[in-house]
Amino acid sequence: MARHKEFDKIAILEKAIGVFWSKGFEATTIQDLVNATRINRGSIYDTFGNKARLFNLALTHYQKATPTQKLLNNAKTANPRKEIEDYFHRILYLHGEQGEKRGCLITNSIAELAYLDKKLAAHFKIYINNSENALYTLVKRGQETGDINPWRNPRSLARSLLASAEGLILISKVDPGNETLLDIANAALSLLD
Amino acid sequence: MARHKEFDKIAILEKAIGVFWSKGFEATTIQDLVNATRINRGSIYDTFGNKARLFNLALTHYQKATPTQKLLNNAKTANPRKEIEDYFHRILYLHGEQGEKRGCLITNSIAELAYLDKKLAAHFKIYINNSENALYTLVKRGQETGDINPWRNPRSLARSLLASAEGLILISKVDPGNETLLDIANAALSLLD
DNA sequence: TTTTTATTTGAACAACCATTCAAAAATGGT
DNA sequence: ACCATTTTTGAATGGTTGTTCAAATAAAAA
Repeated sequence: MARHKEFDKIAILEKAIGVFWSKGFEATTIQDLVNATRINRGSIYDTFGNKARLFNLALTHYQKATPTQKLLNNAKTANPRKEIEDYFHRILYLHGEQGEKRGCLITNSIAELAYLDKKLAAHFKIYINNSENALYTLVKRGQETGDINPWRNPRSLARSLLASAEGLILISKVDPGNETLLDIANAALSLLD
Repeated sequence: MARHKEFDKIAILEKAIGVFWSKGFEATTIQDLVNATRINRGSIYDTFGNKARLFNLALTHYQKATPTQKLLNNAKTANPRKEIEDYFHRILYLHGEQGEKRGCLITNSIAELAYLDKKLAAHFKIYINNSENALYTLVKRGQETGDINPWRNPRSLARSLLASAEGLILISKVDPGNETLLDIANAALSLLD
């Protein structure tokens, strides 16, 4: 055997995520990644392949810690109404005044890359479909228990909840007040009544 | 006096808009703009300054022909409920299956640039505020005539309508079916009842 | 027709881009 | 201590980036 890596792949990946998140894919240079990760250019290429592959890995890793991922994990078991409310509250916490002004890496990337990169577009489509389906499962379950208005079409409701969440995240980037974001979340949640 | 320009500034600007719209600001190169406009690099710089200035002019010109601009123009005079419905129908027409899959240049640019460019961020904030205010004016007027549910807070309602529109445009980039976009629009409009 | 002024042109610029690679350094097993 | 193997390193690659500029061109005014 021989030498092993001096750095933690995941820790480096998370620093790379920070750069892509702030600057987007195109505006991020390898030099930016070198500066942020404090490892050599060669090591980046040796470990992650190239910029596009590193970005893919960053996206996939980022995804694991999003409010959406929690939604996917809990869709079949959690209290439906509370889980949807928590979903919006987590988004509000992340993108409100005290939180990030960088938006969401995935939302940003859809806007930047979905039209240009077919492979990424397919990835994003799955992400959006999964999100919609998790919300659908929750809505459906909530309608069965009577916690959610049973007269609304559950598929339509899931779709509009997701759109509100995405719109909220986008609008959070222009740094409106917290009340604005809260209004959006509350209006979306009012569809459950 | 002397020679006058051989090309139409506006026509060139509209070709530039097409490139920025498809590729985003960072991914667009001057060469892309040369190819699309068919005028010389030097002429681009002579006429529009530089890439950033051209992008600003493109954004401003693009804005004049958006569903949002029509909203601003008609907010004080049009039938309130119909105007809001038309706003969503125009968005559906532009971003539905038969329309663009590039999203909206402004929405794309907010996602790409709002966090990095403070000047642009200020521009986007005004754009979002104006949109919200136009919707607010319409909601308020609709509530007075009884066409729109008077029990909802008009400011909150305006904000959530705008968020739904932005979310719809973002989601349109992953190319969902038309029913998905229609569901989102209808759910937003159901808040008027 | 000649002069004057603006536009058009294509080449050139330095800086920066993503990526590669051979040499140096470091470590685990023998 | 030595060897095998991998990581680390820093320099170098060729291509592309945004931008500039002087010369050539064209047209309105004299």
